[in-house]
Amino acid sequence: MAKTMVKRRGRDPDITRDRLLQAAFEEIYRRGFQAASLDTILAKAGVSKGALYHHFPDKASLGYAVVDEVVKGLLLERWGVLEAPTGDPVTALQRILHRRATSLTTREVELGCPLNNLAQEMSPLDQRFRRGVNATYDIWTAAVAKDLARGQAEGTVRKNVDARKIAGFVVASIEGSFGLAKGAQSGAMLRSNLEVLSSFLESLRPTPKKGRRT
Amino acid sequence: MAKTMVKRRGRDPDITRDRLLQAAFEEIYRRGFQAASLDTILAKAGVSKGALYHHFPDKASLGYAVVDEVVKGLLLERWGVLEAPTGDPVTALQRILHRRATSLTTREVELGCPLNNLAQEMSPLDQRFRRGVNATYDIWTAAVAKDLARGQAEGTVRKNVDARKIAGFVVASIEGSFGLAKGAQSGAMLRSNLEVLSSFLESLRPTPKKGRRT
DNA sequence: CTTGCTATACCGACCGGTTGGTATGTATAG
DNA sequence: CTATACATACCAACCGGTCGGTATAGCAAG
Repeated sequence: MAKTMVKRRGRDPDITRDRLLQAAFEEIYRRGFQAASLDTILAKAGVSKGALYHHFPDKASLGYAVVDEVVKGLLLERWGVLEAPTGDPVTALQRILHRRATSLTTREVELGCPLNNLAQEMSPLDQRFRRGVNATYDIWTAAVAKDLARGQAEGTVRKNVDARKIAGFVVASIEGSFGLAKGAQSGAMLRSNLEVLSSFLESLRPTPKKGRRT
Repeated sequence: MAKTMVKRRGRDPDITRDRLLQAAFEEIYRRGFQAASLDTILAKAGVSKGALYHHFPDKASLGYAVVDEVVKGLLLERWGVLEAPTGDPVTALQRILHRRATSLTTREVELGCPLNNLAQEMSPLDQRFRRGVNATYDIWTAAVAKDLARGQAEGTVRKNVDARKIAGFVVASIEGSFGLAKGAQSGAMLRSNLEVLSSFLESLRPTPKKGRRT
């Protein structure tokens, strides 16, 4: 109520902050965090330096905010972490993979996964970046693991595998696939890898024993 | 013959070049290419700026040389690409994975794969970097694919899979695993993922049919 | 409704430091 | 004597960050 007033003229701190975050995300996604220029971000956002340093104490903090408030949501949404789990997890995961594989943009293939980019660049250099990035990976992995464990309880996933280990591997394979495809600038390679991952998931289904009933 | 003379005093362009490449590799490995400082590299190498710009036309060319002459060899050696293929490929690959998993250093876990780092950072920004990095990935992938194909011909690998696609996925999974482990700063996570990959490879062995002979 | 005060939001010139790169000079090998 | 292999001083451009100042919103008093 208080913030959603009709005012659009002049100043609005929330909008300014949003513009900064969005512009920073774009620039960081393209050049990496360290190489991202504040002046470029400012120009893209149409915001002054004073405004930036009013909202954020320094460049690093702007980066943390981008991770927490932009990248995190983007990733969780794109990989269906926010959706309610339905049906058997193998099929569900395969559908997500297929959905991603068929909705790839050129930009996405060439620039890769924003979270992975930041993870690779900043993890060894800045603890807060590392923690922020990793927290998101944990949420993703945990969601997959939980889904697989549910499948094990419901009998749609083999029980002789470690759900958390599989989940970690799935996430690693996805990120690795994006990374390689980015280097090769090849959407076809990315799709191929996601297909192989999909067939790997298939192997997680329980093998129908001789005279058993489901 | 000509180069391995007894002289070590004063100048020796080959040694100077080597010191530059080595120092540049270290700095780039730690901070990334863009953030790598020439002055730091110079100090670490104990070489003057004039010497650097005598051997390389600019910073980018130094980077290309690091990829071609340092990183490439390191990677191919570490992943057994230079070794002659022996026995069945699945076992051979598993042995390499195990060897890598048990010889991980803290530094390697925290800084990740040098080639992958450069691939992620530079691919969208510099075509020559991209090509150089990718050429190495191609060699690696092709070697794995060839090995798997040989296994298919010899009957140690299932024939209903695409050797090249599998090879690409293997490489992507490995690099992804290193990337995630780097973010998590966890050697255990890396080992876990390599184990899962190993079990995936196991599934590539031919399933013994009823009354068949080998 | 007007006035006056204050906290917030924002502006843009400027700063010291670092960057990759260059120009000039010199020592050495052949 | 010449070409190679350095060394050093220097430069403009750019970096993140600061700082003094200003415009505006919100509120309280009259």
